Amino acid sequence: MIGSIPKATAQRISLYLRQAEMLRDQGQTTVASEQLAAAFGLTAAQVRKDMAHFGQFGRPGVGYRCEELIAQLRRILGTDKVRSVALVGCGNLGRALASYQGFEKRGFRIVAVFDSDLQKVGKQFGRHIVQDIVKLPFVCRRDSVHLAILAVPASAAQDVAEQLVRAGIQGILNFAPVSLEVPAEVSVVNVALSVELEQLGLAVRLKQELQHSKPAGDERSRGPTAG
Amino acid sequence: MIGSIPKATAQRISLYLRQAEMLRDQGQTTVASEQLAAAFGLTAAQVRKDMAHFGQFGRPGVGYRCEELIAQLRRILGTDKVRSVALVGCGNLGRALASYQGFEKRGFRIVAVFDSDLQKVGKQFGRHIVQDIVKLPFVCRRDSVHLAILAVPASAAQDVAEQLVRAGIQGILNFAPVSLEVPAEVSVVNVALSVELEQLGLAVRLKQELQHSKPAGDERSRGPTAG
DNA sequence: CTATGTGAATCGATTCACAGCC
DNA sequence: GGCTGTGAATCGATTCACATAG
Repeated sequence: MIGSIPKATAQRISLYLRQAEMLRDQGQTTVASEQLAAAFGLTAAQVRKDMAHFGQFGRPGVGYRCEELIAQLRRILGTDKVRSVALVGCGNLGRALASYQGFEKRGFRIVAVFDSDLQKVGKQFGRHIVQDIVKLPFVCRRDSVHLAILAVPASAAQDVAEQLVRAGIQGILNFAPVSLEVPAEVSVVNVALSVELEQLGLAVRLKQELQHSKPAGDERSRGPTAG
Repeated sequence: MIGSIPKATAQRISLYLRQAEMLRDQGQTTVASEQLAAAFGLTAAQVRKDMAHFGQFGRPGVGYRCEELIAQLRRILGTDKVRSVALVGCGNLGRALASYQGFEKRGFRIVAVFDSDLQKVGKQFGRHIVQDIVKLPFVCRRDSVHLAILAVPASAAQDVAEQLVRAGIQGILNFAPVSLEVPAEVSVVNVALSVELEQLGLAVRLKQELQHSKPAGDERSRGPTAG
């Protein structure tokens, strides 16, 4: 059912949702495929194909109703209900993530913060008190936590990931620059900050190489210009 | 020349580099396609195709020489020389990014930190002193800064991005959850933290849907299990 | 007349299978 | 024997073009 959504489409759902919410907040009640496409450097046809996978709720001559679209996309992402998340690792990055407002706004709630460093356990951390990581299984079961954010040093990442798995976590958002080895039934999404920066550097180089041949126009573009 | 590298391949270069460096540090002198593939959930054939784009320096019966591979990948990414980066925005996230060691390790050096909030200007910030954002054009030109990390609130992002463009920045790593509108000659890579979390949630849902049908084995996997 | 939904065509990326080299 | 490099085949995603609905 939602499993039939192509991978490429799935990766765009979040973008459509964000844009639809933005337009709704600006007072629009409907949005055309053309308009969604422009925001991310896609084509209108591509957007319509994607939408068709979610069921057909576009009105020819009008577009998609923002509210309907938002509700539908949230249902697919599973963020129509608030989901609990555990944060592991209280370094600089962990601190920033713990206080990041964006997660709450989009249906995720950090319900507990852990660290394996006993020096940090018991300390206040935003609105949380840092807990010993051995409490993880108990808390995850008690509070139905299925997702975890892993913000520990690379050297500790694999070990902590295994503790997360044993605690029953089903998905790990991994900020450590290592590839985690986990059982097949656990999902991992890697956010490698320096990889993103490398991709940016490469995109800049490629663009310059291109513009050596064809002299540039002056158009404005939007969306990831780096692929 | 490097422009002929397919998009999909380009996105894997950083991963190969990371893995090659890790294996080298563990004492390996060569690495086989099979081994690189396993680390990220790819196939060996795919890795070999990718490598072929970088020029043929694999040895049949042996594999790829780690040092050679690392040097080549760094050259393509442009991180064989250290590149200067400006950081704009000194909130929680900016603070974490400023002190993030991973950037330095991979050839990027944050040479200046800016904020538009005059309360913050002049304050110490890691090893940097926060500068007024109006100094940006001067500093970028003086220090040949072509890349910037944008870690300001969503409401300020577009405005600051335009200042970056006017200052001569060619690439923006954007942490604000908005799609920036920039001239075509400027590259943008978006890192949307809540989008990543949404993708993780979706991946978990999809995996469960699958496992309702086919009962699971006990294999271990690596690499992004979320596409 | 405007904008969706969709088959058909195109494009690109992955997988297969094997010849050639160490 | 082991592993690369690569054409051929397959698979998936994007683009095109148009019939259809409001």
